[in-house]
Amino acid sequence: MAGIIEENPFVTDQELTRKLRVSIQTIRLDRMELGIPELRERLKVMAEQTYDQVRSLPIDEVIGEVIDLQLDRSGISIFEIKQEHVFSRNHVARGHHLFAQANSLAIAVINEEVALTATADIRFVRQVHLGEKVVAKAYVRSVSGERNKAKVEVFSYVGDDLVVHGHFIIFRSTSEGTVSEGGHEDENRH
Amino acid sequence: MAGIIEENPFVTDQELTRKLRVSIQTIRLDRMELGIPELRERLKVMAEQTYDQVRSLPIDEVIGEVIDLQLDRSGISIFEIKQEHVFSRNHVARGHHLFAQANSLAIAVINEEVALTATADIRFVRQVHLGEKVVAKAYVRSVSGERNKAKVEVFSYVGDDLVVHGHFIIFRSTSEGTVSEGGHEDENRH
DNA sequence: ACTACAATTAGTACCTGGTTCTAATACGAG
DNA sequence: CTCGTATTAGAACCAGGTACTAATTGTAGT
Repeated sequence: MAGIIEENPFVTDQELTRKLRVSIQTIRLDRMELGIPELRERLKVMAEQTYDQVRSLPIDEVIGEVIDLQLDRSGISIFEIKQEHVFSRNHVARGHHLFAQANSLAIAVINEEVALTATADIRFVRQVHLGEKVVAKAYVRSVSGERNKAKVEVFSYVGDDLVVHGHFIIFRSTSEGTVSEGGHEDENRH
Repeated sequence: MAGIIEENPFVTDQELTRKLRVSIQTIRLDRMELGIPELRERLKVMAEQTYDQVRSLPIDEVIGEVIDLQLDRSGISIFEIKQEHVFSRNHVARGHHLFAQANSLAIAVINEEVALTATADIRFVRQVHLGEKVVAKAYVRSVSGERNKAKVEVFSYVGDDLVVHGHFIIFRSTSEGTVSEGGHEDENRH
């Protein structure tokens, strides 16, 4: 039963009686047993998720969890590879998620209201698999005030293994025009 | 009233009577008038949104829609920048989505059972905004059979404007070991 | 002041999708 | 056959409504 509800959380107890050919009381007893809340409660929880998501969208503007940040110096973030980040056929992480973590961290580490990625140079050293935790370390290598750009180097590890190595050039200006990729108001400045 | 509900969609008619100091019938008449559904309906709609989001995740194993593909030669994909792809504060596309489109296309264009990104070199030429359609064009520049790797160059445009330019090195082998990023069974080979 | 009309409020019946509780029935093991 | 568990039935109750009818209040026009 848990499977059916998981697959279609919108199912009512009534509908379950028809699928499982048991009485509605059995459905409800089992649901109690399994700790599965009633339909409305399920909907409410899902609704709260979307609502939180919408409200907290700025939070995942950084992909991965930033656990250390020294502005204009270095930063560390952790990103766990889950089902939604891998190719289904071989459970290997899709490159753009690893890129996203590194890119987000490179932007977060820059001490500026709006920071934009200008170029990125990424080397995928080895595959990352489902369930692995990727620790990305970013180091600001140079900050050239006149030209408003910073070079950031990022190393991503799984345990001791280097999995990704990247160089980013980040524009620090708030001006629009020649560079791409969004600005960023980060979590570390309040 | 519409404002209160918009701000807190989880409010019941009862709670509204207390906030607006009118009877519950007035609340309900007004809600009818404004075409605002009852609490449970609102929750259900929100729940369906989250559910759709989760369900459609596997679909984007190739980011963007591939509209032309000549294996080992070139490919074109289109990717529309939607709300979920941009920074909320300035509506500029997050870099990793543009990367993802280019990377996906670079892999798709390789005529191999499993293709993996080894390195990527990306330049973000200009910002891409909400609602813009990004057309990525990939060209296979070299295919060195002995070393099992291919160089792919990708140009992404919005209209006539070049927005992203990237060089990818893709491993064509099925062997594991030194390269990262998942294999890929693409839509074009069945 | 009286009337007409809209807005507001009250009240009742009914609905869905449940919970909670008590009680009856079926079913298999010892 | 009896004990214990699983299943089913049934009734009362609840939240958060819809749908409908009717009374009350307010207010503007003449």
